[in-house]
Amino acid sequence: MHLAHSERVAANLFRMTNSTSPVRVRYAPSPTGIPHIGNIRTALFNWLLARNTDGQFIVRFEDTDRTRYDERSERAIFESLEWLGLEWDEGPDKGGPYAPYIQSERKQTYIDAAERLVNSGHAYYDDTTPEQLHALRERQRAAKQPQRYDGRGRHRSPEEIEESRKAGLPITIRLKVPDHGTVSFEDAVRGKVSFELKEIDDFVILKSDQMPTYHLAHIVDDKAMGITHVIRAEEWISSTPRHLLIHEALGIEPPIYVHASLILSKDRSKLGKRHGATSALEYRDRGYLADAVFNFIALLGWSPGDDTEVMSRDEIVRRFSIDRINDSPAIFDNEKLEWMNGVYIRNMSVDALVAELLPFMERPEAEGGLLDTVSRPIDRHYLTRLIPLVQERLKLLTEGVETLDFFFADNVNPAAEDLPGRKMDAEMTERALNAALELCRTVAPFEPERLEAEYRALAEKIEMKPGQLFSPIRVAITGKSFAPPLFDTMSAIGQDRCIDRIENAILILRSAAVTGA
RNA sequence: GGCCCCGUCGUCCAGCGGUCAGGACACAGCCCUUUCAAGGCUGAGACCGGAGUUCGAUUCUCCGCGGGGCUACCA
Repeated sequence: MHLAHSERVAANLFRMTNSTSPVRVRYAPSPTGIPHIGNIRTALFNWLLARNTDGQFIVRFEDTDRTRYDERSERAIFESLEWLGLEWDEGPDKGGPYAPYIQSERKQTYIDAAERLVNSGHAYYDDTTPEQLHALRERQRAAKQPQRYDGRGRHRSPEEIEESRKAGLPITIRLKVPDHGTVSFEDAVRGKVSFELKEIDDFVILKSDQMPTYHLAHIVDDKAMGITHVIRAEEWISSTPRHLLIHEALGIEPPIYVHASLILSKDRSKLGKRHGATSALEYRDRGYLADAVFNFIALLGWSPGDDTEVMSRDEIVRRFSIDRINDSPAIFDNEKLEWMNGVYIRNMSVDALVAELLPFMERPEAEGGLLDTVSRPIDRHYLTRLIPLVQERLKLLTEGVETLDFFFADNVNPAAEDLPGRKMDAEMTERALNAALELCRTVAPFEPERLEAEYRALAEKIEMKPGQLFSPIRVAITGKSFAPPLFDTMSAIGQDRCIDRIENAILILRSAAVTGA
C-alpha cells in the first residue's frame, strides 16, 4: 500500500518533468493475415507511449472487409502481442468500458454516423455501380486524366436513389469533398503536411453491404473510445486528409497524428513474404528471444537520443518519446538482430536459458529437435550443467540443438578425414588417439582441471603440440571440429562414453586406412 | 502519370549553423586461445547533386536526382 503510493508519486513526478499526460492509444489491425514485423512495431510504439505516460493501450479488430477476413489471424495477432509482452488494457477478448472492440459488431454506429452526415449535407447516397466506376476509370486513363470519381452521385435526387434501391442496385454513401482549398495537419514526427482538396474525390464512407470503410470506422471508434494519439505507419499519410475531412463533417476534433516510417526489406522494398522471416511469430520459432526482438524493433525508427542500444524493457519504456521517432524508413537488418539476440542470451541466467532452450531441444527431430532416440523429457539437471559451456556461443535458441546434441547422443560418428588436426597425417592421428585412449582409462577424478593437466603432460610426452593432441580427441568425442572447451566437455560426457568414443574413432580411422589406401 | 513522405558509413542510429562527422552490426588485421565463440585493440567505410541564405552549411530554403508510399465499395 505504502509502496504503491510512493510509486504513484514517482510516476506523477516523472510525468510532470516529461510534460506528458496519459494517452489512450490503440493497435487496430485488420484480421487478414499474420502480423509482420512492421505491424508489430506499430503496436510496440503505441504500447510504449501508453506505458510511458501511464495511459492505456487498446486492441481493436478492424474487420470491416469481410471478404478478406481470416480467422487464424486473430489468434496470431494475440499471440504476437503476448509473445512480446505487449499486454493490452482493453480489447476484443477482454472487453472494456467501450466494448465491443470488434468493428463488425459495431456496424450500427457507423451507419448512424454516415446517415447523420447525409442529413447534415456532408455526404450523399450514390448508386453508381462498380461497372460504371470501372468504365469511368477506363475513360480517364485513356484520356490520361487522373483517375478519380467524378461526383456524379451528388446530383441524384432522393427519388432516383429510391428507385435504384428498389431495383436492387448497390447504394453507397460518399463524403462530399470541397473541390478547392487545402487541408493540412501537424504530424508529430514530420511537422506540417498539406494536401490540395482538388486531388481528393468524393470517397466512400459506407459500402453497399452497409459496412463502413476504414476511413469512417476508425474515426467513429477512436472518438468513441477516447483515443488521443494515432500512431500508424507512413502508408496512411495520404489518406489522412480524408480523415480530417470526416472529423470536420462530424464536428469533432482529430487526434494527434504520428506517422512512423515503413520498415523496408533488405532490397529496399516493402517487407513481404518472400524476404524470409517477416512475422513476429516466425522470429519466435526461429529461436529469437522476445526481449531481443522487442529491443531491436524499438530501435528501428526510434532511438533514445544517445548511443545506447541494449536496453531493458523498463528502460525503453522510460526513455520512449514521440519526438524521437525517426522520419526516414529503416531496412530490417537480420545480422544485427542476431547479434543482439546473442547479447541477450549471454546476459541470461542459466535457469532462464534452460527454460527457453528446452522446448526447442524437445521438439521432434524432424522439426529441428534432438534425435528422436534421445528420450523426452530431457534431463533438466544435465542440461543445466551444460549451459555454461555453450552460453556464450549461442546466437539463436535453435542452435542449442546442434551445439549440444553430442552430449545427449549415445554415440557419435566422425568422418575419418575430420579426425586429424592441422599438419597431422593418419598415422600421427592414430598415435594421438591411442595415447589419449590409454590415458582416458586412468584419469581420476574425471574433472576438467585434472584432465587438462594430464593431457598436457601427455602431449609433451608423445612430443606433440597440445593443439595437435586435442584436435583428434575433440572430433572423436563431439563429432565436430568445433565444440565447447574439450576438458569440460569430456568431464560432462563422462569417462565411459569418452572411452567408447575414442575407441570408435580409432576404428573409423583404421577402416578408412584400409579401404582408402 | 498525379499527390505525399523520405535522403549521414553496406545496414541501424547520433548530429539539430562552427565536430578530426560519433556509436553499433557486418567486414579486415592483430592480441587472447586446445577448436569455435566471447572479449580487447586497430583499420577501412558516409553527409545524393546543384543553386541560394550566412562570416560559416551535413544541419536552413529552393530546384533537380534517387528511394518509398498512396492513387479501391482493402485496411
